[in-house]
Amino acid sequence: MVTEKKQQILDTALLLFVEQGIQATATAKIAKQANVATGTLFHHFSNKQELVVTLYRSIKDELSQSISQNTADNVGSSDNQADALKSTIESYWHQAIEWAMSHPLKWQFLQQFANDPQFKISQQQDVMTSSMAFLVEAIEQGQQQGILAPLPIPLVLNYCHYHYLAVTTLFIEQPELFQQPSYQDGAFQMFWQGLVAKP
Amino acid sequence: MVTEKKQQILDTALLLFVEQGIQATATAKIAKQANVATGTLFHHFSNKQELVVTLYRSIKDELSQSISQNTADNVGSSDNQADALKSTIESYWHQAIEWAMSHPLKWQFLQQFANDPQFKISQQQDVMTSSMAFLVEAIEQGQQQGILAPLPIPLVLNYCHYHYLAVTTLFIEQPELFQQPSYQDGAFQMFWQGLVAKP
Amino acid sequence: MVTEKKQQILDTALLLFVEQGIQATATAKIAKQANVATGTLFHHFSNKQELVVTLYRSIKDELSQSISQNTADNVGSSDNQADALKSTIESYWHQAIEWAMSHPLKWQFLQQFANDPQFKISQQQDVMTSSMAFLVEAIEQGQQQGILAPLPIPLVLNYCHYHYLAVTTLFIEQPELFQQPSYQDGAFQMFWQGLVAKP
Amino acid sequence: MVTEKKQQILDTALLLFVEQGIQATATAKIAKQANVATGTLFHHFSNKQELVVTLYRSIKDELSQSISQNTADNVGSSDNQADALKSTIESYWHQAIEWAMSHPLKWQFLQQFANDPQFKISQQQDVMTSSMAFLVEAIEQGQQQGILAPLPIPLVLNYCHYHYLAVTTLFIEQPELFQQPSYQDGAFQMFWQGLVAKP
DNA sequence: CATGAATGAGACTTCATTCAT
DNA sequence: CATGAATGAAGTCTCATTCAT
Repeated sequence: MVTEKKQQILDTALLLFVEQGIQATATAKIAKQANVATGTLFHHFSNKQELVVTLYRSIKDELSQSISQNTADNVGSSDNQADALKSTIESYWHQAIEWAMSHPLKWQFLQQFANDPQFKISQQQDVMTSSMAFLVEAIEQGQQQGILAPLPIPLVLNYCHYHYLAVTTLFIEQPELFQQPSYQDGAFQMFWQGLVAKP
Repeated sequence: MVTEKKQQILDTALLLFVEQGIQATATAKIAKQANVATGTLFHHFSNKQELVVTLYRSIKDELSQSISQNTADNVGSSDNQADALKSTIESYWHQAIEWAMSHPLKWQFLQQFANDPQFKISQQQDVMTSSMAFLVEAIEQGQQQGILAPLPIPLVLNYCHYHYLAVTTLFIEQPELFQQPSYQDGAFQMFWQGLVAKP
Repeated sequence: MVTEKKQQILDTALLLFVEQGIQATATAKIAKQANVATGTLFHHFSNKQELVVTLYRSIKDELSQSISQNTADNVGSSDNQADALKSTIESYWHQAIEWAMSHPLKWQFLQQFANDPQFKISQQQDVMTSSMAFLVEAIEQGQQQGILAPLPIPLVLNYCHYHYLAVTTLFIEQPELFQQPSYQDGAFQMFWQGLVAKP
Repeated sequence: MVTEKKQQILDTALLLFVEQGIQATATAKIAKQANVATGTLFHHFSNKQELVVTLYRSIKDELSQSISQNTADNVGSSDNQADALKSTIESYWHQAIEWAMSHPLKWQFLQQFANDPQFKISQQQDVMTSSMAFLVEAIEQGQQQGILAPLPIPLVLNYCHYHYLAVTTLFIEQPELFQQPSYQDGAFQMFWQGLVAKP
């Protein structure tokens, strides 16, 4: 459905936005580097803003799909309730990190978009939180079962979101750390320890 | 040492940058709202960039000083080593949150600056990490004593940084939560649980 | 190939540059007087400097062509070697003076450009010298035949260049002198006497 | 009479004007490099223009004096009228060249001033011509005696002026040529040949 | 669908000059 | 005499967007 040229524009925009920032990237430059005329860009997107938002939406959707799809089956069902929950959440966790590491440009764009004052939406409505309804369920369930600490949900979600940011940022900046088990496992361990109820 | 007008410019810049974003704020607007001629701004700062960086540095320094000064005495010395460390770190923690809550504009500017691609410096060299040498010491000591989990320092610092961001972002967006003990205490509890060694 | 508007800009620029000087002419004024938007000027020339240099090159080329074309046939072939050389050089000479007198604006711009410190290139690489390869040949030949004084070529070229400037400057400032044979002939006579070998 | 600071300003202005051009040199830069406050410059010169013109006048006077003083005695008085005139003019000639070579900065500034459209005065009123009343006398006398070609005085003066420019420009650009007798002597020979009456 | 010349508001920056100290 | 912070008009250049082809 999407024209070839339109896709070229989106791809180039992603690249340049991440390299130079959204505001600092001129539409003319995007068009030029995409081997397309200036007018063509505005033929497909009535605004620069529309281009940005379209790009954002497509990436956000891709991320949501990627996570929900790939974790559907993995949901572990151990004998122990606690272990089952932990493996479920760990599955989500790894899936999310995996996506970030295999799409670093898209991940960075998501970050930039979330922080751009022109598009600034409350962090509460951001991708990471909004597209993780399933996570909310898992957490609420865990709290009721006494496995997770009985803290306010917004606080916990916030914790999840930023912990995710912390880890992906670190790994994308220094990909070599991503390979070391001490980092991967340690990251989840810290995350999980923060969530669980004290004995 | 700093002229009155220069300070007016810095104050106004802080306000406008946070309201509209750094790039989106015209130097002419800053000058006008600071009741100063355009030329005056460039008399004190040769660049818009220099203005931004100067503002950043001054705020960063203020934050560093605020934390290191106010926590010097508070360092608890309980009988129990673990409790002593916990109270030390909690003291830093509260001090940092406190500063953010009483200087929300400055805190937001720090965030914007850190995320602006034009000024993007590796997150590793950012305020939160660079100005917290004392925190590194406390953590290393805690790990040697077996109180904290023996995880790589960069990972732990990253965890601290983002956890701090998580909490302050939440509290600044919704200040009413800052008043509720369940949030304040819960936030530190999650943070601390993530750090400590498993029994 | 050159758009209509682009040519309007070049024409207007030539006029204003000569009237007010290159530096003193604002790009906005050029655009306005050329009935073109500011942006249009920068659409065709990425810089003010590029506009200036483009104008320079086009005029320089025009001059070179004008001289080399129109003198090709005229080359006299008298019985006497000396007379032949003199008539050849006189042909160049008149052609060059003629061009200056019929394109006074362009000629003045060439002068301004050569003297503008911002564009200052060594006089040795200037139009008058660089585009007159044929003149060099004629002079070298004349020296070998003993018709012209055996002086260093760079010195002789310099002499030619400035003598040309002297005459055109005088004639353009006071065009009525250009009509008087005593001036036209006298000018060439002085020039020629300076070149020839003493008996 | 002239304050030390005032002289510093003039000296620095000369240097910067020649390096970067008159228009392109900001008054603030002159003041700074002269170790003087911005205001001080305008304390001594009400205008930038006045500074420029003052500098011009002082240099022009210096040149006039230098030539008229040093040639007073040299005026040769040979038996032969023609030889006497030649040696007189040659004396002026060498004196003028000498001055240019020993004050290249001042000489270049004179050139720049003469060519700056903002100060543009007809070339006829320029230093080289105006300050050489004695030269006019010598030439008129030479023509009456039949030694020099009977050409219009304005044309001859123009010839002198530009020939002088030709030689000094060449020598200042390539000072090594100034040392070679073939250049120095040749230059005067061409000049003189252009002036004399054909036998 | 695609093109790219054209637009003009507005951004950043420079600079001669003033004036209170 | 000397200072340098302050001024604001003016200059160069950018850029999202339009429109005739």
